[in-house]
Amino acid sequence: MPVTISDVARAAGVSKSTVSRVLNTGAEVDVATAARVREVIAGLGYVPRSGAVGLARGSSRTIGMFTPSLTWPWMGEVLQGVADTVEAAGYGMLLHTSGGGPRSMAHFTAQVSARAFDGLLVIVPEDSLGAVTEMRRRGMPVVLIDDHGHPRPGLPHVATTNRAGGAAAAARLLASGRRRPLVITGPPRFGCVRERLDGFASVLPASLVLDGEFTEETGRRAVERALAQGVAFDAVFAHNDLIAAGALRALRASGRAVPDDVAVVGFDDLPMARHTEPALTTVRQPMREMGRAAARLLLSGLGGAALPDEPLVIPTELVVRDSA
Amino acid sequence: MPVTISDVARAAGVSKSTVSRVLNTGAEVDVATAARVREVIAGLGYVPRSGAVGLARGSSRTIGMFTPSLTWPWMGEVLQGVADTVEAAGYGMLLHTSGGGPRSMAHFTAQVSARAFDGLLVIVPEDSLGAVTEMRRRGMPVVLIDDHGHPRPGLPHVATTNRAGGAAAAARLLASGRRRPLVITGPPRFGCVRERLDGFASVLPASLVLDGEFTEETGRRAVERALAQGVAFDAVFAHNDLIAAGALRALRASGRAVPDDVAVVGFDDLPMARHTEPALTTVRQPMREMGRAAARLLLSGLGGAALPDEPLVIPTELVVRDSA
DNA sequence: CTGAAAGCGCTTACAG
DNA sequence: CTGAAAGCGCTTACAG
Repeated sequence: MPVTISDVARAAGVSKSTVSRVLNTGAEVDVATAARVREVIAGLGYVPRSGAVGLARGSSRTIGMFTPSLTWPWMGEVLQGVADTVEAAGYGMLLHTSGGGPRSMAHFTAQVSARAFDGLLVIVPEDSLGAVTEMRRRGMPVVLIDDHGHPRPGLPHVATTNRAGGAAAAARLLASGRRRPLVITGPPRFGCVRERLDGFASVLPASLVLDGEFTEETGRRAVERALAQGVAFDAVFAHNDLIAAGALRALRASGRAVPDDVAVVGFDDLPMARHTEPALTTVRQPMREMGRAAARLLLSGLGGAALPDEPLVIPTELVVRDSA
Repeated sequence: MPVTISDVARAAGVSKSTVSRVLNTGAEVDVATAARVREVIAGLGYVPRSGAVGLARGSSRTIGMFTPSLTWPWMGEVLQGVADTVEAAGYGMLLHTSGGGPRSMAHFTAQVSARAFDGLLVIVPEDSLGAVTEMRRRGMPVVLIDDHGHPRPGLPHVATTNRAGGAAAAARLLASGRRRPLVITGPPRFGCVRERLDGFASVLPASLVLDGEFTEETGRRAVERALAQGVAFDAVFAHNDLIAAGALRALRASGRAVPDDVAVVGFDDLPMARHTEPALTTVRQPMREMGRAAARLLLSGLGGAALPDEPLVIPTELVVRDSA
């Protein structure tokens, strides 16, 4: 039922080779013949079966995207950046999650072996780095999107400036006269936590550092604890916006005015950062740009370019709103 | 370099047919032979090339997912529901956006014609319904995920209970003694807006209905206007959580206490609903469940089942927090 | 139970 | 400039 290259060839009175040529190379075909073939193609609405093309050419014009979760607040931004870039290049994007546990991981590895895609984009998962390294070793082009600031020797990746971001937050607080910041971080095992901490401390020494998860609850609890302990602080640097939102809530509950009594700076610039009370000043992570850059890098690799050993770094940016 | 079915056949001393049989049907193969073949497969780490299998079988074991945007707040939930279901069935998921304008739309239609996937899941886009209908007419199995409450004759789709959701919001307000609700809606052209309005009015007549976009600004402006006009209201029913967030902000700015002076109910149950001040009571849209149901429906269709004409409806649920 | 052969729908040297 | 043929890596009747 669906029209094939043979139908086109027959209708145009040429061979399949010729149809294929006008479809692909374009050159080395008589102008008049090519025009006729193109007419037939348009008339019949012929589109080559991507599976057949892939088999014949040995590539699928598809990239894989592998992510631990699709529901993280900034994931949509990354995906949009990747999708835009990949689609503009005429590639498809096969999406996978590791969220389903070992079973989904197995399904994914099988797809890799099945060469369902030409290259792979990975949001660094905490646990599957080994599997990813192995895929790369077997010849699958891989680019990581690193949100955790871990060194990835031998794996091309795009990262952001966690250190500079921390420093920018500190500079902002310093400029408004703050001297005793409370810093609330995510899990210390993450490289990004250490980098943000370092950058911050290089500008403004922290009065107190509390760590926890990247959650609102961590922010609320940390502020409550600091308050209960009688720690004096005039600012909060939260390692992400959820923590910042929790901190804001605890501060308001305790009657502190933001930013007058305590200034607050977050990290990420999630959409919700506009809607906190007051609107959150935060260090923007360029997630969409990182997605775009990673996709571009991978596509250039598929095009034959050597993938760089150095991480591609997209800078953070301080977004000033009302909380600091 | 990558191992093929011929390599396996040679190593096991059987024909490709036999290898294929143990891989697929499993039956009609001598137990000992099958065991030997399986050993070789494991030893060589053989995985059939999905492109070749697809070509030979005429199907790709992949579904397409088409969405207007990846950055909508609830999109991650839908995608996660789809991904979980599809992966569990051993299918891949090819993701496309129409966000890139006519160009990305063209790229997508081409993929459809290229039979890059066996079936299609679509988040109803405002403008591309025609294209989708056409794809269906040409034999592509399609299931819509309808967030806008439009009737879709002839297109299988999953929807939610906008009407019942509106009624539940009204019932909640009524139960706490509210009698003069301000209703702030999204664009009236959307079916969901009318349904939510209907459901609400069937329980509690609105004092005033203002429409706008599904944005925080609409919520803020609407409340400010109502206040400026001196309209008396003791409750707000916002047609989504962003509008509700804007309403909360404007109420606070005007010194109204929530819920004491004015109770507020939203719609969606975005993650941010937990973080508003006070935490938002809202009507939950079951986006992940809708994604799951749509995927299941499509997969059963690919399995040969007839796709239902009736929409598959997943109910909303009132989530009670502090704002009402 | 098993193999040889044809076929899926393309691309790409190889001849001419 | 163009066509016949082989090949991409599988599956699946068809014989036996």
